[in-house]
Amino acid sequence: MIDKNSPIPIYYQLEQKIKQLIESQKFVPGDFLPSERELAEKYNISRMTVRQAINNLVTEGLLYREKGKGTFVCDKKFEQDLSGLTSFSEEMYNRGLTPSSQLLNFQLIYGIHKITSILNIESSDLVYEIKRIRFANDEPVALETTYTPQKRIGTLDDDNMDRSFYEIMEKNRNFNIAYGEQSIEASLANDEEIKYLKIHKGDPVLIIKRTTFLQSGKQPIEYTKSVYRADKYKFNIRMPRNY
Amino acid sequence: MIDKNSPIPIYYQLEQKIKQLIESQKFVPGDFLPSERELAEKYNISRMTVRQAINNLVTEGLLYREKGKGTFVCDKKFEQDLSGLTSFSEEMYNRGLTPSSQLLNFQLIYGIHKITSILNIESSDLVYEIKRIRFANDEPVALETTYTPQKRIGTLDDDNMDRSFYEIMEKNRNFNIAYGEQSIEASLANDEEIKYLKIHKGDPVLIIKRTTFLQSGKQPIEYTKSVYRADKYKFNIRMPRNY
DNA sequence: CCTATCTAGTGGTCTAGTCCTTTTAATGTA
DNA sequence: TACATTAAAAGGACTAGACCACTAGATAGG
Repeated sequence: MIDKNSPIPIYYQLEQKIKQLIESQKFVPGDFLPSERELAEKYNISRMTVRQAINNLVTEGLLYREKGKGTFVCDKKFEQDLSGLTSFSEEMYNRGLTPSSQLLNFQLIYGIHKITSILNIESSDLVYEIKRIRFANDEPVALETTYTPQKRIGTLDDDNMDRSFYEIMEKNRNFNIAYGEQSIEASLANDEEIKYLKIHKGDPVLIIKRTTFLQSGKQPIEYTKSVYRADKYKFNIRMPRNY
Repeated sequence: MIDKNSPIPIYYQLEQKIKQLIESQKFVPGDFLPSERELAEKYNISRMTVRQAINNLVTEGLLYREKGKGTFVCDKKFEQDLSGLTSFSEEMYNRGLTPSSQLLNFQLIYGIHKITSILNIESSDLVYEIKRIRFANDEPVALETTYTPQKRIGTLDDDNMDRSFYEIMEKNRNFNIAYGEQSIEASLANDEEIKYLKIHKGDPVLIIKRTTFLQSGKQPIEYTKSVYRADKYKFNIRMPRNY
């Protein structure tokens, strides 16, 4: 069972044991584990040691706790590869997937320094903040927050936000998108991302920050921060050699 | 300082305190924190409570521990421009950093299906496999594995592998690199990456897979898989709109 | 001068408790 | 019946120790 004299730490032995039980379907997702006190007594070890083992599995995303209730088994990840680097909606259509959105937040804000400096506007200028969950075939793949200045984009409604933002800009407003500047980094999901993307603590995410510029002048028309599920997203880029 | 009667947990108060000290540059990256025992004595709390605070900051990627040495502050990210196809060495020079490499593996292989199909060669063709740790100012930032077919690149030595691969191709061989295809994805580090990049279990990494093509024809000249530390690396891309 | 050993200090692991808050269900009461 | 109270059980926070393994620098011996 558990060898207290082994050089392998007890908490690690317990971690492996619980992992095995999950893999062999002894513990089904949603099921709860024996309580920390039970496990401690059963294996004749300290509760703190049990907690260390469970903590690690929580960080790995296999388990989660609920105070007063117990410790539960998370359910499995599913995998799917996507690619591309244009607008989300376009890219999804190109791949034969159905894009959709859920609007979380749509409001006019102002005075946020980080945003006003990126968009190169006055701190008193009104900015639309649009936060959406992006779905591909009804599966959440990204959490997207867009900032666009009202004085450049005009008036927006909150009821056509499930359409492509680029489409709105190009077809409806006749804007010409010139280029975009993007940065890509990887991180671990925060609590909000975990919640909306239905992922787990410790899961990696890709963070893409994009500023889009119009042909007419060098004024940015929008700034978007997108957080993608790393298990579902992958970016492909083809680029020429610069000399 | 730390309010033991506050409803806010002590470990959380300590976390915030350490974060502040890092942000206000009281702790410089690379610096080590007071030892766990010192912190415990200073704030008159248990060492286990100190450990809980530090554990969380380690998970967040702000700190890392080294057994027998101490707890240290992580440093900020490097950035790489992906708007053109540049090599690691070039990119580091552009940023005023000193690139270096440590050769882990240099050998001729053949018959690996994944490689032969990417490079579009026969399964009997010999391929150089070059695995290197990449350093910027003596800090490991990436683990890179390059595959290049002998029949296209010619004979390579294992003693000039600390130089730029592109430099070898372009200056010494007079090859003309036309373009590259890259994919970017995020994942969690595996054991090998943890070991060589000096990172920790559960840390995110960026994986860039690149195939480089020559001007002469559409034959790939090399395929490289690079695994970057997500805490130190960030990619920037500027791209035109595709219609 | 070099090497082996010692030692102080670090994080790693572990114990056996205590007291707290939250959840849930059983119990009691109007 | 409906609602308040209570108690058991869960995880959360915390303590004051213990011993281990590893690191690095000081020290002693050849």
